[in-house]
Amino acid sequence: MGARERREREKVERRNQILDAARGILFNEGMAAVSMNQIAAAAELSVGTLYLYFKNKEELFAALQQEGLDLLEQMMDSAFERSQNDHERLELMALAYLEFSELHRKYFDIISYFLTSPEMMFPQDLKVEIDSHGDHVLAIVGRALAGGRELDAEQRRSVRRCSLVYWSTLQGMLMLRKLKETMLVGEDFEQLYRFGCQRMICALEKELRAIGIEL
Amino acid sequence: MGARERREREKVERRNQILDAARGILFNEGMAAVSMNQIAAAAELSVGTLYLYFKNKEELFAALQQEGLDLLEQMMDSAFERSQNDHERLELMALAYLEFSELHRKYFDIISYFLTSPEMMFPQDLKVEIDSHGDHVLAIVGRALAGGRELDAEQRRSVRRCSLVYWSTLQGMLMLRKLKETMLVGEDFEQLYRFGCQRMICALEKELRAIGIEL
Amino acid sequence: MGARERREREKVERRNQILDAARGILFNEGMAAVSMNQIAAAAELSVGTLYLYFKNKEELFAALQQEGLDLLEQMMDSAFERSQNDHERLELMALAYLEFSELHRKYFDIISYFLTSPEMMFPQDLKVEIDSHGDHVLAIVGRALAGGRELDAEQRRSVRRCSLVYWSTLQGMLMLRKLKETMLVGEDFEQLYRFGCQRMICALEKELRAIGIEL
Amino acid sequence: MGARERREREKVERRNQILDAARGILFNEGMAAVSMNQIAAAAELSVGTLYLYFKNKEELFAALQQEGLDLLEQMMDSAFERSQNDHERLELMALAYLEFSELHRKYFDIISYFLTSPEMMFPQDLKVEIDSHGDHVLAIVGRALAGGRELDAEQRRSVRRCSLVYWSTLQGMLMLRKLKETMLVGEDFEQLYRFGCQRMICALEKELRAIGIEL
DNA sequence: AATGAATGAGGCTTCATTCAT
DNA sequence: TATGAATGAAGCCTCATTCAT
Repeated sequence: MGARERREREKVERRNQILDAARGILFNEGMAAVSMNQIAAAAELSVGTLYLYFKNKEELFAALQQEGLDLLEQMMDSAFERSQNDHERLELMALAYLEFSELHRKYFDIISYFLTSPEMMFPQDLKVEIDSHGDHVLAIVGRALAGGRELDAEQRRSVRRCSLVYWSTLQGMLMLRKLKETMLVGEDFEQLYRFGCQRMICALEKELRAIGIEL
Repeated sequence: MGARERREREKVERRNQILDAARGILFNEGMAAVSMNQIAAAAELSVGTLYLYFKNKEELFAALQQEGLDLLEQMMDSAFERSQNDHERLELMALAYLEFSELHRKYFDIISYFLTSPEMMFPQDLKVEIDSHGDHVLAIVGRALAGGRELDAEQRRSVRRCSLVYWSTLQGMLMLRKLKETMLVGEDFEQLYRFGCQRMICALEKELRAIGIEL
Repeated sequence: MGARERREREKVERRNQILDAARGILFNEGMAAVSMNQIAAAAELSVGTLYLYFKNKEELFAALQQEGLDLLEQMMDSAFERSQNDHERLELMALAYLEFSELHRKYFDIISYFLTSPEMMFPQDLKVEIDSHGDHVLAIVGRALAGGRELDAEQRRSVRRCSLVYWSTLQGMLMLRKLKETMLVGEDFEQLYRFGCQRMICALEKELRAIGIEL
Repeated sequence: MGARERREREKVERRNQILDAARGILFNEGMAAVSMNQIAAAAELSVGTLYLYFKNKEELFAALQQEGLDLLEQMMDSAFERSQNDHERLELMALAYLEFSELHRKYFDIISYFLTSPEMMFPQDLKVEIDSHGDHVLAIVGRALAGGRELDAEQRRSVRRCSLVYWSTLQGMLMLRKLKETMLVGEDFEQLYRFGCQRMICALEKELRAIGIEL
């Protein structure tokens, strides 16, 4: 019987309806403006219903962050596919992250926010869930670094570390943009970003070469 | 007459009394717990008094951030002095930042928080004030990169950019620690951090060498 | 099903419960004493609930003013019905306003207050709402002046203007009472009021006669 | 010795300095914005000093109201002098009040405010003081009505009452202006005002004629 | 499954006034 | 006479969450 399926489908729809509303407010009015009541109103649902689909506000936000990470993953994946060689791959990825941070600024903000904000510590289970999405992103970086080669355990560890370093460099530099109008006055941000990425890419290339991965 | 001076001194003390209280709560209970009422209670002052010393909550928080930046500046300065050569200097600085982020975790959190949080946007004048403190930190990095040499305008620009890149790399990697229990499982964070710094140092050294600055 | 209806009814009741409380405080303790917290306490509701029924303090006050205007409307209507002829009608109305200002002094105060107070400016939409109630009152005056006749457009305009003038005269004189103990010492206020009304009635009668309305 | 005189003079100056500041804020930012601290700041004096010159906020405001009444008195006086005959005199006075309410809107607001606001009841002594200023204004109206004649006691009483009625009519009508954008839409306020005044003048003329005062 | 009224603590900020200097 | 730091109650309003329906 289709009733069950329909029920299932409606549930997913409802959930999206809520996320749509939350995203809408978040993007239009900023983080501080997002209250459960507002989301409910925007979603044309009752407050109570929100709590049927999300245990609390945190979970709802976490879902948004996951959306963001998924979006980022897509963009990086596409950058991965578009590129001709390993070196370019890494560069295009950096640019993809830059583009993401510009095009989907709010998503980037959410990601950064949860990465920094000391109190918005998700409960353990949520963190795991979120980080699995983060892992996907990292995995792409790793694939770019590995360049399709078969790796032994040692090499995989190295690649993993390089991925982490690379990603955090990007993240750190993108956060600089907040200072565009003060500490960065007189600098071309994009140029600076590209410069930093390239330096790091070179450094990591050397590193990888040392363990037998030639990009 | 000393009356006037005493008054002045007391005013400074009172201000510190408030900041002490705010810091205390912030460090014990986390960012979300810091409310003006709480601070007043902790400082054993009336709420109104707080507003004699800080125009609003934002300014109070900004003062805390400046404290943090100043503390960081000291630690980096000390690292600067302790080190034997340019290369070591940069490494010790990275370690100083790491140490700062461990020893003065909350201060690090504040700095990161304000660097990321999209809503806690300070009004322009405050930002300028804060960033002047950030500039101090950056200047130390710059001095380490310049290695005491006289620089021409072109070189100064390069050094400035390298400082920015170096600092943001450190910042980005330190923020990784948040993921220690998820994405970083199985990694030794400190080792990873050192690794990343060194890679970036090498890269920047090469860069500087290209413009005639030999570390 | 009655559940929905009951809900609706309860909502109206709750709203009245709040207005009752507000009115009570207003009448017992004066305008300055009416705070949202006080109202909530008096209504035995939580503050938050108040905001479910009134967007803010202004709207709540506006509702009170409307109550007042409605009450006044009733009293004037009744005066209208009680009177034998057009001339008496206008006089009884003036007396009705006087009586209103004595019997429901606080309501009169509210009306006057919002009519004068430069800051308690309601937002446009509220003003319109309020004034529609004021229009009712004015319409009664207009009916009294028209004396049941069919009027052409020109006459209607004239009647409207006379109504406005008449009403504002009454209002102006009633406000005099505030000066009872200073500038009005030695005067019989009611007599003075009646005197003023009559003078104005005569004047307006003549005016209306000139445009073919014979009272 | 002049020291005493100088002291006296300075005292008056200081007082004016305070009133200037208060007036300035009142006019620029509206009634609600005037706080003692603000006044002190604007006057470049300390808060404490304000309380040396005015017992409390009420007294300070009362002084402003008196200023307003004095200003009004001047304007009406000038209207009085300018006019050719008794009838015109009364009309010019009404226009003077209208002009006052437009030119010195804030003063008009203060006057109206204190005339209406139920809580801003001045303590008895202040009221007397204020009303003596009001009496001046009323006296001018009275003089206009009397037309320079010698009056017996009975006539004086009548004139006094007519003055009160006339003034309150003006006041009542001027307050209408608040409704300009709602209940008065489509009306020319000034025309309406003139119309009302003239009607009242005619009515009062007849009244005065009855007691032997021919305007 | 869905509703939505109710909660009430807590948020930030202002203010008239006092009083020790 | 003048100062101005200090008070602290009170102001308005928001919010995540619950629970009876």
